Amino acid sequence: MKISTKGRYGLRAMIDLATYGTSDTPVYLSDIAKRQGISEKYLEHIFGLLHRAGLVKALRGRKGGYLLTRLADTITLDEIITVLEGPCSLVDCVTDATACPKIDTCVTREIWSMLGSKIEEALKGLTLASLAERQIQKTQHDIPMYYI
Amino acid sequence: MKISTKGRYGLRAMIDLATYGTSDTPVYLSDIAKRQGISEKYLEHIFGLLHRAGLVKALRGRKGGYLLTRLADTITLDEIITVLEGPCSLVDCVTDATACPKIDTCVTREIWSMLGSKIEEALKGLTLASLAERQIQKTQHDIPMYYI
DNA sequence: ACTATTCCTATCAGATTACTAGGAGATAAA
DNA sequence: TTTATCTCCTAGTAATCTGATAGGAATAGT
Repeated sequence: MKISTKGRYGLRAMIDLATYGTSDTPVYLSDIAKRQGISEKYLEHIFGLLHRAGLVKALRGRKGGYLLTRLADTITLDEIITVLEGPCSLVDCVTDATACPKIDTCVTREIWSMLGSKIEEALKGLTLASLAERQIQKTQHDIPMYYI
Repeated sequence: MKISTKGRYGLRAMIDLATYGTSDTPVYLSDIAKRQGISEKYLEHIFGLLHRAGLVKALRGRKGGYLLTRLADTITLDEIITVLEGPCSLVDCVTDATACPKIDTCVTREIWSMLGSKIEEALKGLTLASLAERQIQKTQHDIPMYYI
């Protein structure tokens, strides 16, 4: 039950984009990669996912780059993580009723379902803007989590 | 972010053990495997983990089998899942401070840490006994016709 | 002794992960 | 128009993880 690099790198890249990009000036993928210490080629692949999911806009050619399609305070972490890690269902039978024949009598399915909902709910309550803001504050002074 | 078969099978096996075993009569691994529709050989491996973690006792030889080391209402799901899936930390840097140099300024780490704690908290609030109980109630509503 | 059980190690095919390589297409600046 | 940067796309690949399977040793009741 681990988050892969796709999810970890992707989230950091999105925060980077929210921090360094504006609504009209795109950010180079190479700059994000450098700042975040991620392989450029690999990050390219991750941005492919984010792009196809409609979370970022891409401008090709010279002076191109990426920018957010929406304002950072309307993008939740749930959207980002779902794109990069798949739906928050911890087991397939929660989203796919045909995955197991014992669906209506299985008590573990209820547990996984409940747990998945909790994660989803927590992620829906966090916006990209709040993280970017906190990241800026954090690099200045170290503020405890509960001030978010 | 998925639970593997080790976690899924293992939890179901523990519920089975809590349901069919008593404090002195062990349950055959083969019976659990049959009831739960799991490969016997694979389940053997899973019980190895549970055994080494001290969650189940093993009786070798004829009339042997497995039983819980403690009462089912003192065993939380958190213990079981931790043994089978590893600690609930979604990323390594939460438990291992040397995993990343940006630890004290990284805002995503706080998110993963918070999320992991939520999962852990939820799993700690559920006992094996409560699940076994619920499983029994759930199957009673679904008794085949020929038993009436 | 015989049989039924747990226990242990080793093996293995297939899937996934985390990249890397190379080039095609787009666009602004020269 | 050419060139220098950019994104975009497909393919490949080594390492690791998953989900088993195989065979036999240890143990204990009959």
